[in-house]
Formats: sequence, structure tokens, C-alpha cells
Amino acid sequence: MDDDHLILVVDDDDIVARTIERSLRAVGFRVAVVHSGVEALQVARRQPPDLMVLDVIMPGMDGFEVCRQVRADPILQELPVLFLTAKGKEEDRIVGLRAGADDYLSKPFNLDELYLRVRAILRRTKKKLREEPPQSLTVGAYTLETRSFEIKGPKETSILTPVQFDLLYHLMSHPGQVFSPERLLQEVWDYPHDTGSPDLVRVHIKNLRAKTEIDPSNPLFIRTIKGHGYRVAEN
Amino acid sequence: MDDDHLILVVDDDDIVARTIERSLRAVGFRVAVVHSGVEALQVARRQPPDLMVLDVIMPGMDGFEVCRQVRADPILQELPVLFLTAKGKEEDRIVGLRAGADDYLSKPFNLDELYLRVRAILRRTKKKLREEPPQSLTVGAYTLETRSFEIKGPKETSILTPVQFDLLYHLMSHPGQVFSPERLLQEVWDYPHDTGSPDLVRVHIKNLRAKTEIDPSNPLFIRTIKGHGYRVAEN
DNA sequence: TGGGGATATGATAGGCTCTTGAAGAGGAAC
DNA sequence: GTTCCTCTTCAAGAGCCTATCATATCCCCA
Repeated sequence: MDDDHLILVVDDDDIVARTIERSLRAVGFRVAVVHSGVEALQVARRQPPDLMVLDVIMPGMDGFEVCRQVRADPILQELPVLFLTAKGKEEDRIVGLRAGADDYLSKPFNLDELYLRVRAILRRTKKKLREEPPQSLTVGAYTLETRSFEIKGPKETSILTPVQFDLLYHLMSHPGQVFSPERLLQEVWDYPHDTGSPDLVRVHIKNLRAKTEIDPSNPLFIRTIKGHGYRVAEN
Repeated sequence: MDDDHLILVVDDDDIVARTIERSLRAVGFRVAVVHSGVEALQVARRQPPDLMVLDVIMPGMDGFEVCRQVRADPILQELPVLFLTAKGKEEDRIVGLRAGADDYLSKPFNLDELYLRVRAILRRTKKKLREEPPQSLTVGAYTLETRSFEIKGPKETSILTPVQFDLLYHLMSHPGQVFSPERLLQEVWDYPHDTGSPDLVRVHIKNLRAKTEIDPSNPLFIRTIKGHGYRVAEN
């Protein structure tokens, strides 16, 4: 029941995740489960949930960072976030609030309590969410349609592959910011620090340019900042 | 929880009625109980519920007759009705459907099952209310008749099976949007996240194409967006 | 002007996704 | 019980996406 709410549960511990999943489903929510921060962002961008239940402690991108990314995302920024923190870590509350959390729960927690919090958050945000968030990302002359995975621009619109979509979304949600190939490997591919080949990123940048740039050999949209990386920007 | 739905339970047997009442209350509904058909209509007209759970066998006005009256009532017309029928009485189903039932349940029944049906009905009708009850859905050159389960298009019209209808309805009510097989399993089949086989969706897509596309091996209506899923669109 | 690091492009193998045909499971009608 | 129909599962093959590697080009600076 519950008005068909979709809840995204993010926890690297599958046992915990499944427990939460079952308990939320039992009271009528639709639930999706992922096991890493990067995955959470990718899934949320494809199908924005009504609430994200987010474990703080995770390998790779931790919960705080995920939350910051959500708040920085033009499409997801209003998404309510419920943190799962370790018992007694009072400082987590402060950091969490600063990262933009809506509520917390200390592990181990009671499932009934979880339900109460979830319900409270959803009720609080229900009215607000009536205004549908945008479904596209625009930077300069380019618009990325998140429902159809199309990129529209001066060149004819074309459909992006999954990796291309994730990469371009990442760049376009931080316009003006420069990303090194190494950083993109971490944040888009979820590779551990210092693994994976920067060439991979370069190849995908090239393919994206082939689909977006009028003259791919002289890119105006996805620019190269020599020695630093890539960026997309207004001009 | 449950968005404050009011359910009217109609059963001449007080024990049964109370059992249903308690079980529905337990999961968060508001429940009203009456013990006759006449009473049901009176109460419903005074305060229209969101769903009527209606016993077929009652002294005086039976369930079918109540349902017919509901359908003939300008205010209650759209009120969903869930029938409680005696076990094995297959003919009740026919009569019930003709009288305008939305679903039915054979006695004795499981309370969990009752909950699932109630939930399904409410979800269904909620969408309907939002979307201005369309009798047909048109996308591009294709029209889906929701009354007769027919799909009309460049190819000859054909009748869809229940699953095919649900699937195509879902796609056509979100034209342009891309749905992954996994997502369709959730939203059309109501499978929990990460269960069920994507192959199931693919086979049904294939069958739908066989019925709609002029050249099924080169689909123009239900398109494949590789790596993402399927979508229907204008062009 | 030439060298060398950084970036771009081209090519390829492997793996994954999608399509398709077929066959089993379950239910309703007869 | 039989038959038909729908839904689901399974397996094989084709085609595309991804990742990796090799090669070419650019640009800064000696």
C-alpha cells in the first residue's frame, strides 16, 4: 500500500540489506537494494526513489559522500535520506546533518522503529514532492534526457549506452568542474583507488564526443583540460 | 500509513465481518462494518469509502444486487468492489464480473491474501483516478482499447492476453520512457526486487511485437534501447 | 627543431544483452 | 480425463558493448 512508494536501500552487508528489504516490503513498500554508493547513485538516477536508506559505513564511497552527491544532483537533490549509523557515534549525527540527512537510525535498530521513521519522512516530504523534479539535465546547448537516455544538442540527438550515460551524467551534474580520468574511474566505474586504466575513460570520452560534438576532433562541449582531465561547461 | 483509506466491509455474518475488520485495521486501514446490502448503500452514499468488500451471500439484497446499485449510482459509480464468494462457485465469478466487480476472493480465504487483493485494487484505482479514466490509450499509430483488450494499429487489430495487456498498458502510459526488464518485473508483475527472470519480459515483448509490428524482426513501435530496456514512442 | 609526455584514435577479443524457437507447468473449458 | 490456451522457463545463436592494447597525434619545453 503506502501509495506505492519506492525505497532504495543501500548497504554493503547483504544480510542487513535483505532484512530491511523484507521488513519494508511486508508493510507495503516497493524496495530496491544495492550494495555500494556508486551503484546507489546510478540506480537512483535511472529511477528516482521516494526515499534512500543509506548505510554510513561502506567500502569505497561512504554514505556521507553519497548523500552529498545526491544533494548536488539537480534531479535528486530533494530526495529524502535516512542514515544508518553505528551505535553511539554521536559525531556521525553532526556530519550526517551537514551532508544533508533527513533522519538517522543507530545500528542495531528495531525494525518497527525503522518503519516509523520511514513513514514520518515520507509524510513530511509528500506534499513537497508533488512538484515533479526535472527529468533532464541541461548544460549549455546540450540536454541529457534521463528517461530515454538521449543526448540532445547541436548535433542530431542520439542514444547513449549505459556506460556513456553514467559518465556523461556525472560530468553534466557538475558543470565546470574538472575530472581526472583516475577520479572518474573511482566515481563512475567504482574501481578502487589506483586500479583500472585511464585509457578506458579516454576511449569513452572519445565515443561521447563522436555522438555529441559537431567536430569531434575539436571538442567544444566536453573539453580537455590538459594535465588535469575533462569537463563540460556552458560555453 | 495506507494513505488513510476507508474500507467498507459488508457481511451478514458478524464473526467474519469482525475478523476482516481487525485484520484490515492491523495494517492501517480505516474500516467500517455493516451487515446488509441496504445498509451498505446508505453508509456508502453518506461517506463514500475507497473500497467495498462485499459478501455475495446475504439475506435480502445479495452482493450482486448491491454491486449493480453501486454501478448505477452517479457518485459511487467508480467505487471498487471486492467480492467474497463461496468456494468453487465458478459461476459466481461470471455473475460478479458482469455486475461490475473489480476482484473476488473465495471463502474461506487467507487474510494475507485479502490484504494483497485490497492493496492491488487500491493501487489500480488510484492510478485510474490520477490519469482521468481513459477508455483507450493512443501512442503514435497505435491505440490500445482498455475495454476490449484490443490493440489497433498499422497491422490488423488483435486481442491481447491479460499479461500482454498489462505490459503494453504500462509502456504506452509512459510513452518515450525506457523500462528495463527488471523494472517491468517489479511494476507490471509486482515481483520483489531482483527476483524473476528478465527472459519472461523479453518473451512477452516478442509476443507483443508479433501482434503489433508489421515486421517483428525490425520493430518500430516497441523499440529496444540496448543496455537499457524497451520503450514505445510516437515515431 | 626535436624529444617526450600526454592525449586521441584505431583495432580486437571477450562477454554480455537481446532475439528466437521450443517445451514444460498450470488452469479453465469441455 | 482431455484439450486448449496462457504463462513461464530454458537454450542456442547473433550482434553489440566494453575493456584492453597498439598506434598516431598533439603540445609543451628543452
